[in-house]
Amino acid sequence: MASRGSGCGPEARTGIMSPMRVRFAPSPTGALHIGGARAALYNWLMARGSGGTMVLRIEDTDRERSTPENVEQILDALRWLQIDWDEGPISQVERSGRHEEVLQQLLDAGHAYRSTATGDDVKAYKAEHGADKGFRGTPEAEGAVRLRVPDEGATVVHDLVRGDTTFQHVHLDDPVIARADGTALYNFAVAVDDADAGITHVVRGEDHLSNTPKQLLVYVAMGVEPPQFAHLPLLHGPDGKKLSKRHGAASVQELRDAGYLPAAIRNYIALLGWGDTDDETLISTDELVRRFDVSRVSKNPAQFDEKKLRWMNGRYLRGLSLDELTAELEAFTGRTGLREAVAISREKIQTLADFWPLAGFIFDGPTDGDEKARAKWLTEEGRATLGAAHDALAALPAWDHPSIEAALQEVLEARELKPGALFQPIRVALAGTAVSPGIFETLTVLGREPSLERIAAAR
RNA sequence: GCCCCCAUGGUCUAGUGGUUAUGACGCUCGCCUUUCACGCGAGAGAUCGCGGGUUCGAGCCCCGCUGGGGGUACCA
Repeated sequence: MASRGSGCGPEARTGIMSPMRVRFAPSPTGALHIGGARAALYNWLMARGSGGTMVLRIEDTDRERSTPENVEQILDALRWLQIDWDEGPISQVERSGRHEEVLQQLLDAGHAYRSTATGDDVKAYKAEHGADKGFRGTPEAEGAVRLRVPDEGATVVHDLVRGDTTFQHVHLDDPVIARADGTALYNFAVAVDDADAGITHVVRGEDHLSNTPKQLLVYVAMGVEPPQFAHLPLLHGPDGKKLSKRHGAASVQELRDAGYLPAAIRNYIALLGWGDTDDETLISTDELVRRFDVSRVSKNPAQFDEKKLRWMNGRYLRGLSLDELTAELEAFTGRTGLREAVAISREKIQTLADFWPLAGFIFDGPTDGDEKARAKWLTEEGRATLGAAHDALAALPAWDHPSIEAALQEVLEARELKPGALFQPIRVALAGTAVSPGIFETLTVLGREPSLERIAAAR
C-alpha cells in the first residue's frame, strides 16, 4: 500500500515535477459528458504541464454498452476539444489475456478464490451477521472470482483533492473481480491496466472513490505500488441534480452544435471546480497548462452554468481574427462568402449559432416570422419614412458607409425624426426583424440594389 | 439499511484563527448609442447549512445534526 502521506504534502503539488503518466479511461456509453470532458482535460493539463504522458484507454469490458460507434463518439469529442493523447486508445477487452494471467497469479497465491455465492447470498449473509461483518466466501472449485479482503485493518485512500479517507475492512465485502467465465470486472481490470501502464496519477470522478479501496487491495495482492489518486467532485445540472441528458446541453457534441468554441469550453470547464489564488477568469489553454494544480481542485460539486459559458464564449469569439471567425462560421453554417457579414456581426454574437439568426437575412432575404416588429415599425408613418429613405438612398452617387450615413442623417433632419423612427423601419425592411447588425453597415454590405429593392417592397 | 464524500451571495469561486468576507457570471440602474449587443461605471444580493464546543478571537479547528451527492452488481 502507498506509504503514509504520499498523497498529501506540498511535494504532491503537480506542475514541474517528475513526468507524470496519467490516463483518461472512459467507458463508451455514448456521447462524452462534460464531466468526462473535464476529467480528460484535467488529466491532459497534468500531463502537458509536467512533460508527462497521457494515455487513453477505453473501458469496454461491458460488452453490451461498448459499440464501435460509442467509442468513436468519445474519440471524436476529444479530438474536437483538442485534447490529445500520447498512447492508446487501448482497449481493455484486448488485454483480457493479461487479466487472466494476473487473475491466475492471485488465485495461486490465495489472494483470490472462486465462489458460487450470488449477490443475494451476500445480502443474506449481511442480514444475518450485521453490517460490521463483510462477506467472506469459502473457496470452491468453480464460480466467480472474489478478492480476499483482510478481516482486520483498513485501507486508506490518499487523495490529492480530499486528503485521506479510511475504509475499514470489516465494512467491505470480498468483491467479485472476474466473472465465472474468467472475464475481468472493472475494479480488477483498472488496477491491472493502470499498474501495467505505469500510471502515476489516477484522476477521475468522485463516483469512483468508494471503489478505490477495492482497487488498492488489488494492487496489494499484485505486490505493486499504487498510483496517487485524485477524485473530482461530480457536476450537477441547473436543478442541483446530477447532470444528465435531460438537463440541457450536457455533452460536448451538444455544446459543439450550440456553437461553442473548444477553447472556451476548455477554459470554462477548467474553472468548474478548480481555481487558483489569481482572480483571472479568462485563461488561455497554455496558461492553464502552466497553472493547473490538481491539489487545488475544489471538493464540492459544481453546477454547469451555460450563461457563464455563453459569456465566456463571446469573449473568445471576439478574440478571434476576422479570418479565423469567418472560417469558423463558414464551417458551422456550411455557407461561404460570409466575411463581410461576419465583420459587421461579430460584436453581437456569443456563439457560432447566434450568427445566422442575426445576419442570415443578408443572404436569404428578410425573415417573415417577426410580426411584432412589422406591426410596430411598418406603420403608415413608417412606410412614408421608408419612402423618403428610399429616394435619398437611390439618389446616392456612391454606395458606401459615409455616403449612406450622410444621406440618412439628412432624412432624419429634414423630417425631424428621432433616430429610431427612421432606422427601425429600414431595419425591418431589410431584415424582417428589429435586431440586426448596425444599419449603415448592413446597407453597405447588402449592396445598393438589394437594399433599395427591400426598402421599396416594404414601403 | 450500511459505507464514504461534500456544505462561502442565484451560479462558479478566493479565503487556510484577527479582512468592511475576494473575483467572475447572472440580475438592476446609468453612460455610450440607430434597436439589440459590445464596452465602461455604479448597485443590490452572504446572519459563511444549523447547534454546540476550543480560543481573547472561528468561514477557517473539534463534536453532533440537517441537507445534498456517491458507493454498496458475475456495470463502468
